[in-house]
Amino acid sequence: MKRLSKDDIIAGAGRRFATHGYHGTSMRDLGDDLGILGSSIYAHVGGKQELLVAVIEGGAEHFEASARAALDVEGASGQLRAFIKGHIDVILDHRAEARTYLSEVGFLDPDRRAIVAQRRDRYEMYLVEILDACVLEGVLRKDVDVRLASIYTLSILNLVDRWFSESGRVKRAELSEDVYRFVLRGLGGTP
Amino acid sequence: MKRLSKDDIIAGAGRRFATHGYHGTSMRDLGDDLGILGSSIYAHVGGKQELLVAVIEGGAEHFEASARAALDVEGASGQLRAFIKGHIDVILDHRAEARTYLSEVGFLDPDRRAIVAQRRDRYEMYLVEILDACVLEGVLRKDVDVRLASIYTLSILNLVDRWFSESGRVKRAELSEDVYRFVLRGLGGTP
DNA sequence: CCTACCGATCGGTAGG
DNA sequence: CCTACCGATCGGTAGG
Repeated sequence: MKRLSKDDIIAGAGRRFATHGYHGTSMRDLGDDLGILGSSIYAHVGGKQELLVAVIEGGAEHFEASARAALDVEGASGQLRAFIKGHIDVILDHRAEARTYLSEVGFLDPDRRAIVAQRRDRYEMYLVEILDACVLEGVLRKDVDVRLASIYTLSILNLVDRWFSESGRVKRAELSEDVYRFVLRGLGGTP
Repeated sequence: MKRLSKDDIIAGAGRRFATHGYHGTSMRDLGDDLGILGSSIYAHVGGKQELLVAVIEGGAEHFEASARAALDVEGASGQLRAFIKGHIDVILDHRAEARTYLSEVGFLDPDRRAIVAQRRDRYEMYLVEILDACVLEGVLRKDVDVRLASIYTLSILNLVDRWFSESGRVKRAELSEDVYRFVLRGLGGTP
């Protein structure tokens, strides 16, 4: 039973927020999970909202790192494939952070929420750019509505953790490939 | 300022739950929205959890009615199209109920949550059957993983209210058509 | 549907 | 990180 670090507290908060929601989590709940008192959490962080901010910004960084890596891949269709695989990997490797990032943004204080919204828009723009490049390279139909396509793709990706099980019939790598094929075909490409 | 009906209370609860979440909503908040005291709500309903149940079951019924109507359409691809259009219409015509149904199920008491989960599975099975029929009629590729396909489709549909605006660039009917084409092509069909 | 409340729990603090 | 609290708010009730 060694002392907890600030990161331990944030990780614990992420798990609770992901399963019970921000407003469904009390500082005492959180303390119970961590084996300390609720009031002891204030030795590490300023308050509950600060924990939400830390969890969500951690989630945002994972997604952004993944998108940057995807842009380094050669060829537009390879980038699309890497973007999809990267997003799924982030969601499944950081389920709690990712779920909180995706579901609890609305409970951020208005200022912080606006900043996170901007970061999400920027992330979506990465995908839009990749799809644009796919159209340009002739991988996708010229009449594709790239904005809608990016929303469809992110919708599929963002809900993956709600149903996917690592021990299920479909393996993670197969899922990434299948989503890639589905999106590519959906936009008029041939894998 | 006439007296409120039970349905008024449930509708108000739906709106609050959809925007602030179940745990982010107090009975006093709800009363404020309705112009009465929080404690006055207990004249109409047994408690907060009962309101959540009512909103969510109302949402479930809308989706199920839409699915049944889709199954009445002639031809598998027509059914798929009707299912998609119907789902989008339910979401946009009953935003608060639908959003609560989709996001707050986890806060239902365990027994009720299990029942709702069953209803959701049944709804998904409607789509699986339609997709199976599409494969059988040769509208879709024979090697399609219909389970995954239904999940992808519902993922796109379930997040529509998060970004769609009635006053936006894309109109509702266009969206339904575009999603239909995207899904059909994604599964190897040609619209 | 309001008045007047209840015990429980909330986020958070002072001091160690 | 605990002890010992604080005022505020929570879901809910009795009685009208």
